[in-house]
Amino acid sequence: MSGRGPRERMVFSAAQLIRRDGVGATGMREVAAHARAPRGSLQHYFPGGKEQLVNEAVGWAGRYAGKRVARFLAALPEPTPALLFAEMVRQWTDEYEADGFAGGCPVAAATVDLATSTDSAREAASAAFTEWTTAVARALTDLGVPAGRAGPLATLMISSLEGAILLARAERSSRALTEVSRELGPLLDSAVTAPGPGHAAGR
Amino acid sequence: MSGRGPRERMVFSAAQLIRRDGVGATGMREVAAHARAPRGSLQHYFPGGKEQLVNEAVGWAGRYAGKRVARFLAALPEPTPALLFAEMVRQWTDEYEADGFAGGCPVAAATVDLATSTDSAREAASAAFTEWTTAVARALTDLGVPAGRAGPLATLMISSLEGAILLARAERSSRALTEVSRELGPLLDSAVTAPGPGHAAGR
DNA sequence: CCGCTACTATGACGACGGTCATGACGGACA
DNA sequence: TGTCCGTCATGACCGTCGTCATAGTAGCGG
Repeated sequence: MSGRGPRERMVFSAAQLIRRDGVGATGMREVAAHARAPRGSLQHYFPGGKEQLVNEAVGWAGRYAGKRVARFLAALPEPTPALLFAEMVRQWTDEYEADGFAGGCPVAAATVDLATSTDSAREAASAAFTEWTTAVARALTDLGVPAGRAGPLATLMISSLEGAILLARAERSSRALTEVSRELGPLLDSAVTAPGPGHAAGR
Repeated sequence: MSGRGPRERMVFSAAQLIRRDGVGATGMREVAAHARAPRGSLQHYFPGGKEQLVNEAVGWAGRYAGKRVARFLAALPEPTPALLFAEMVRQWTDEYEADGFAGGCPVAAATVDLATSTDSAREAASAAFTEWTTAVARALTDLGVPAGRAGPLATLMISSLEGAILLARAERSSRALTEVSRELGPLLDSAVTAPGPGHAAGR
């Protein structure tokens, strides 16, 4: 777990702490201690200060989420959009049942704490979300979802997942996550063969 | 705007600042200044300190969101679940197009910054979400959604909305909000007459 | 041994936050 | 008038945080 260099470990630790405590409540000294890295390395590897560290952590999280999607797809014997989403959700329910509801999504945490940094934090979060979304959209098209619907459906999946994570953490229950997965499943699978949008009210 | 007493103004201002900057980045002095209230009133009205103030702000937000649902329903000439959700989304797109993407949901902000306070903050956020969810679920049943689906669908609506708010703020675009509304609409309306779950893969 | 570079170590500074202590104002009421 | 109490006003304390400055160590080519 965690890359070999101290630098990578610090980025990884930053992402972990941010996703648990938020950006503002995560201190640089804390990151160094968590990564078992010397405090002096902070200003050496991250001359841009906390902003740079947070941005790299967010970017790392986006890349991680994107890669994870492809791995989910490969692991499923008979992949469908609903099963992919169920797998994405399961990643969270598993963690919550194993380690408690301590952590959320680091990108979401960075988005909420926009005021702390300049626009660069927002851009990093936006890039992370787009990376994740395009990965999901690509997976959907691979599963037979028409190109026009893959993007919006990917956005819907990630939005629902992020929101359900919030609810789950607040109520300390995976209920929201499982319900969202169950309710969204049929809609996602119904988009595979359907040529146009929805069923009736296209608008 | 804002109640008459200084106390209510402070709770309201706290909610506004929290939803913009997050819990950690919002200072007590800042809240007092924003509410045009004397700093000395903080320790008088909120002897429980910041924790109490934040919890009351979160509770206020939950109550506000719940009432808002009923008002949306009443304002719609021919209400359907999809139209209700579209109205909930529109509240955010309108604000974002008018005032910029400055603010998010205060309850989400409080949920992300769990570490700052004890469990009471989490309970306040949970209560706020529950209040909001039950209001939406009640509206859905009024619109003809079977009792068994109203709760999960309400959770899905709020999850998607919260997540889309995150995406919208990150990319400074209402795209995610409108796409989620459009994609979720048919599913919501299809639940009105359908007795069982989804269309095919019930489980 | 020198100089150079990458990395580590540590202390200090300035700013800000939440909280507390203390006191002042201003009606209400006897 | 004197006293009480809700409200407001400030200044101080103490901790933490991000950042900077400075110095130390380790390895290496010359």
